[in-house]
Amino acid sequence: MSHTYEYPRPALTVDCVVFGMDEGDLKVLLIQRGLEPFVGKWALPGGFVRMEESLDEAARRELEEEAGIRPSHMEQLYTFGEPGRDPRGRVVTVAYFALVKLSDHRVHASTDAREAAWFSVWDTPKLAFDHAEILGTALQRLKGKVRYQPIGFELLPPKFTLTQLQRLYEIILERTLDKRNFRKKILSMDLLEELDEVEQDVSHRAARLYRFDHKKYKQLEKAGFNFEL
Amino acid sequence: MSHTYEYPRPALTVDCVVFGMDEGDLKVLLIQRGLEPFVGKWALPGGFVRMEESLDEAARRELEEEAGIRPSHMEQLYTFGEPGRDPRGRVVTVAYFALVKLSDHRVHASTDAREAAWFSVWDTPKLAFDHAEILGTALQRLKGKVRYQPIGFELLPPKFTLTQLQRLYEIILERTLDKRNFRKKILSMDLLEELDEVEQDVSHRAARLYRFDHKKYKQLEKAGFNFEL
DNA sequence: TGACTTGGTGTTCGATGGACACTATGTTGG
DNA sequence: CCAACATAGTGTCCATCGAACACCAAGTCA
Repeated sequence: MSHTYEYPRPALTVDCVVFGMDEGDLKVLLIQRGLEPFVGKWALPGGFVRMEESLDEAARRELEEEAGIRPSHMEQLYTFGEPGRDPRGRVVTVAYFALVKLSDHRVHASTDAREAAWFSVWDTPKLAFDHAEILGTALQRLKGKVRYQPIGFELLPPKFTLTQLQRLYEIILERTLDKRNFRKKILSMDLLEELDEVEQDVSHRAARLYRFDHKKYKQLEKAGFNFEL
Repeated sequence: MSHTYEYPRPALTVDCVVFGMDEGDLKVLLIQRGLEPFVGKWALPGGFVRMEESLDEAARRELEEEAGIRPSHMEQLYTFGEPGRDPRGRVVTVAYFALVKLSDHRVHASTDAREAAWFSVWDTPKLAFDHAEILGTALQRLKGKVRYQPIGFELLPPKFTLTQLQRLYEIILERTLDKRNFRKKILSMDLLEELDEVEQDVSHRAARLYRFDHKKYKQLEKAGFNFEL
């Protein structure tokens, strides 16, 4: 069955930039393409938007289908619609930005027929379409947003050490932070729950574990509090 | 002539939220619809994206066509694609956010057949489609961005007084600012050129005029300077 | 010329951000 | 068991910034 319109229409897709943090490395999820164009090339996961689903739903569905992933944070990033960006014709893509806890997703490397894999964001293969530009935009967004919203926690396991948290910020912001100042600041916000547990299986003094208190954050946010680091 | 595709496609439009500042009131440009659906209702200017133009181009074209306006600042805002947002069927719209100097655009009220007019953003008529939501998103964006990027100047005439500038910020941020602190801060950035001119036609002491120095801002920006108010 | 209207100007104080170094605790290997 | 190692954890000082705050100056108008 085919569909006919009075005027030509661009095709509409979603593409997702999914970030994960892997022990000192910021990773992005890529899919090896199984179809033309760019067969065999790596690309962002994504696909066509269906008529009955919202854009957000489309993005979630594609991630689930192509990589078995359900991100803990997802937001719309930007819409890319340059006429020449897809060799098949006019394709406009709504890009999404997502964060996952890699601890939840290490297993599923390739659920679908296509290969899915995590790459260091600083060292990706050449990407299909304009996906390198989309990735760049997503990195900018991550860098800009991580300081004003507590989204960094979505990249860590539920229980984490302050050093892990600091490393995360250092990696994303691409600069070193002072340990004492960092701890002072983050603890003074009163958003971290100090647990009665410490790291396991480390060959040195174990660090205390903390948990991010989502509830408390929502409360403080309503009261006009602004996260800032 | 008609166009046929194997799979159904949403229609793609752009819609523009254009802000202007009118002596103590923040205005938004609206168009009275001449066609179904929502004939006679007010809506954001916008229309269908053509196959050979980029999204940005489409937004600029529609503004030019429907209101004879060429904004001094324009950026993509957000893409709205809920399946039910347009009664004609699936229509996805890429919303844009634009600022104009009303001093340049007071004349053209209705270039096209349709009526175009400026409304106070705090007191608009009921809008067609989900345009009220889009306007709300644009207002949030304006509020958030005006503090970190010198876009407020795009709403003022090229020469302005410090009081005008302060009023602008007060209106957008919806709070009063301290005169001395405001002036200290903005002047210390060294982005305003103090002119040898004063206001005309006021029935009290005339205020000095200033001009925003775009060149200097670009330089400072490259050097790592961050505008913040 | 006096009343009115808006323009224009500095200081103080508390809070915040950045620089900076040492002791504590647990592990490992000889 | 103890010495070496690795990372955890902690406080002070100073410069800067933001917030609060009030009066004189200049021009207009009746």
